[in-house]
Amino acid sequence: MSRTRKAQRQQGLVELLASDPFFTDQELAEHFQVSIQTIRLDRLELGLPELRERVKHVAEKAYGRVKSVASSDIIGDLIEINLDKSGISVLDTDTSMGFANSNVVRGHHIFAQANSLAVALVDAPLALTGSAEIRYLNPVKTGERIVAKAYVLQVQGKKRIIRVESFVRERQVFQGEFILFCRENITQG
Amino acid sequence: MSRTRKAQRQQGLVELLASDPFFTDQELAEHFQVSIQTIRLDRLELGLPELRERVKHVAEKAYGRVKSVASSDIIGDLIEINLDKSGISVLDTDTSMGFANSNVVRGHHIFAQANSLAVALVDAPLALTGSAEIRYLNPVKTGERIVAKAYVLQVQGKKRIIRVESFVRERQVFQGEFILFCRENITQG
DNA sequence: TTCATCCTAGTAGCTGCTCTTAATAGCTAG
DNA sequence: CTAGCTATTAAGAGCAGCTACTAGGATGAA
Repeated sequence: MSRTRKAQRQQGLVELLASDPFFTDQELAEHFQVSIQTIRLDRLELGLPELRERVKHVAEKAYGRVKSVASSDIIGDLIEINLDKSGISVLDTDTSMGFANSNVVRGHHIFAQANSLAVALVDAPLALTGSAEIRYLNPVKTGERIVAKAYVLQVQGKKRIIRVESFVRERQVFQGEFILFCRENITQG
Repeated sequence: MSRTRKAQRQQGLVELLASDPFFTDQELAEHFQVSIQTIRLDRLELGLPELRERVKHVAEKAYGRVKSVASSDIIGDLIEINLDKSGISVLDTDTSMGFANSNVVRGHHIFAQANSLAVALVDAPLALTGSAEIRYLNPVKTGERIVAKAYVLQVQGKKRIIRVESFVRERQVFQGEFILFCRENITQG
């Protein structure tokens, strides 16, 4: 009974905030007939940000502040690079990279960091991604710092196979294997 | 002289906040090289609301317009959606999405469009990408319009398998298979 | 000199949180 | 029956970004 109640309330909470982000914890507590603490626990479990963050996110979107995906060549900061061997980049996430109604970072930002690190690793004027197999292992919350490590596994002429693993502290959040091609035999970057 | 300074500052303040409402008093004080108190007096005299109120107003305005679909979470424009079935989105690329030294669109933009379309397809308040297998089939040049088509292949409880194919005119440029999870069993979005 | 204006400073209090620790009730498996 | 678990509530410290108020120093004009 009680686990049903909790699950129902949490689902209701997600839907309610998705439909209207302007509720305070106080109002939510009254709506669901529980204490403020319970609402805060729920938000914590569900990764739902506080009122001010939700409002800010809506406003930032309206203002076009949200980065769809940054336009610089490298997403994140390159802190180490060994051309055709290995490299590390760091990406500090922020609320603009999360979903509107939760503080979980959207996957394509994590992908973008990994992909651009892989591309940067290749010792060629132009490298393009041919294909990739990726896996998201753990959610990343906005504000967390993602460290991506990349290793070149194989070099075959114009083709490179690169493995990227991304971490938040000790927790692995992403892994991917990218197949890149250099120069003219373009597929995509 | 000093009345000029004050008048100038206040005019600058109004203009600055009109162009970007996201400054704190602290930041404004630094910008105008005065104390926080002066900024607060200025805001008081000019009837300018505090940061949180400004942000809230922007959010409330924006909220009236968008609402129905959380479509601004989508990279590209959603032009058709059939929840849990299929959807189409369009992304107009521009030079900011290309590599610095070539007019080829960077892969993560294409991925972002496909990924966010897949997420939007799922009929749940929160869906996250678990893994994906993707392939870049042809390069996209900056300025080209990418049309992404997505189909839900499988629904298994909280799991969805979604196929996305992206085209520039008749030319297919991308394909991907995404495995998404709804709500709690979070991996990544 | 005196006075008003401008600016700075400090304090108290507010809202809506976060983070931490702890206590309580109810259920469940050994 | 008891130990351990989950769900809930509570209490306290602290924070950001304010409002509102009081007070004092600096500057320029009369």
